[in-house]
Amino acid sequence: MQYMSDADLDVCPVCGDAVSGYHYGLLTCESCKGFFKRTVQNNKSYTCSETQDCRIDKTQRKRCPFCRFQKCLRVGMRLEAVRADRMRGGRNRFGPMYKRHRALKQQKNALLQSHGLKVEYHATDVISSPTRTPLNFPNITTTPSNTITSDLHQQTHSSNSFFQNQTRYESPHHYHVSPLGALYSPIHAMAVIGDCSGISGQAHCSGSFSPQGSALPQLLVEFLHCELDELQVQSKIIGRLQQMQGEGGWGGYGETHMYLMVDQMLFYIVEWARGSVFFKELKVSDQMKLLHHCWCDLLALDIVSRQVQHGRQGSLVLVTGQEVDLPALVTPAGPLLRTLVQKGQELVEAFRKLQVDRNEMVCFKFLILFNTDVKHVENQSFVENVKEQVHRALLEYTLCAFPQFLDKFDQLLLCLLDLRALSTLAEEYLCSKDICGEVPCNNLLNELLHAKHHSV
DNA sequence: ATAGCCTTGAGA
DNA sequence: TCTCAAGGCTAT
Repeated sequence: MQYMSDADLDVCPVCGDAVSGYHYGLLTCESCKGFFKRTVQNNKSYTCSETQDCRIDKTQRKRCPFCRFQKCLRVGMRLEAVRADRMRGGRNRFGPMYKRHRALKQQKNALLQSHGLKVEYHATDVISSPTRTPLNFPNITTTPSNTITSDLHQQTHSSNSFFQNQTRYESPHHYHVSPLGALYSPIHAMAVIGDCSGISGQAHCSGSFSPQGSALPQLLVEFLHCELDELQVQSKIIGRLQQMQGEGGWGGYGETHMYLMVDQMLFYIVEWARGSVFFKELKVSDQMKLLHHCWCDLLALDIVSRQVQHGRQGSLVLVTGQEVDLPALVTPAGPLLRTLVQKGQELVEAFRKLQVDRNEMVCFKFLILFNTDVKHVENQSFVENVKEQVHRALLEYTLCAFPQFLDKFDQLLLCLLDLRALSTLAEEYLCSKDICGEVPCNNLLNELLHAKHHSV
């Protein structure tokens, strides 16, 4: 295989063995190529003696041809590339596709290197490959007691703490088998990406071919699975706010209402983090340190992304769906709030101009959460590792989904810096307010505001 | 049946 | 002429 230069580092998406070149639509190993050819040429039919979800790896690939063939199809091997006339040599119609995929890979690797990221086999191997375990999963011990408690939320959500009662995977091998099976799932990717208007020229939009690089990175699929249901969160927050207004007599839509709402938003931000892939593997103490550091960034991103998605010029869309007139909000406000609103509007515009999509927003959340600048985190290497994986997945996604927009990744990272600046401003604003005087002291907003200033 | 190596031949 | 992804061959 002297001619393999860019593929020799890859692993077969079916079994994890070394790739020998492009075969039937994508980079696979020699044995899966042969297996696929035999199966199609001889019109074989197999049956599975288990539950049709056998794990296929290098050592077990012979065990269940049924599941192996299913996996071949799932990762995108093309039946039509097996020639009915058995003609040898020459080229088929996939040739140009292979070439494009090669160029894309090269481009990706160059960009990865320029960003100081290691060039890996696949951006998504880390989750699915049975042959490698680049992620250092911490050994989870019994959950220590938390310090974040809130009577308000205890009552509301019948949990005595945000960080207790987490169910965790004890096995460090949990992620070796992806819940979705394949390294890439073009079908799933299509469903998530939706229409193809923003992905001009992409192979998987033509409906004819899906080389592995053009589907949604598996990591992103995992992230999307962690998302909370937006409408459900909205209705829960509306319900809780109505309940509190009834109880405490905080009527109207003044500042108090805003703080209560922010408090509720924070509750769901913490809930999202707690249930999220990677984060839930961390020790509670590390989870707290990370959240204490980034809650306001996440809050700012949540607000900004809502404006990008639903907002109109001159108004602020709240998590409850209500619209607030911005001039009415700003006119009586102090200079800090005015700046905050102005910077926020600028960021919303920047996001719109960049056409930041939902997938990229989700990556942002994980980049914010897994901040390597947070001090005294016990499992720092884990945080670094996750951050690098998110970077890689985001880069891969932007290159595949927006090939005409080569520096989108860089632009996105710059946006993230602006978001952090906005968040700092927002936190400053919140600190300047006597929130305790406005709302009951026992709230998450207060807790997080104080936690940051008492720690370090 | 599997999988590593060999041969073929259209297109760059 | 060279490349490299098809199909073919064969020991295990």
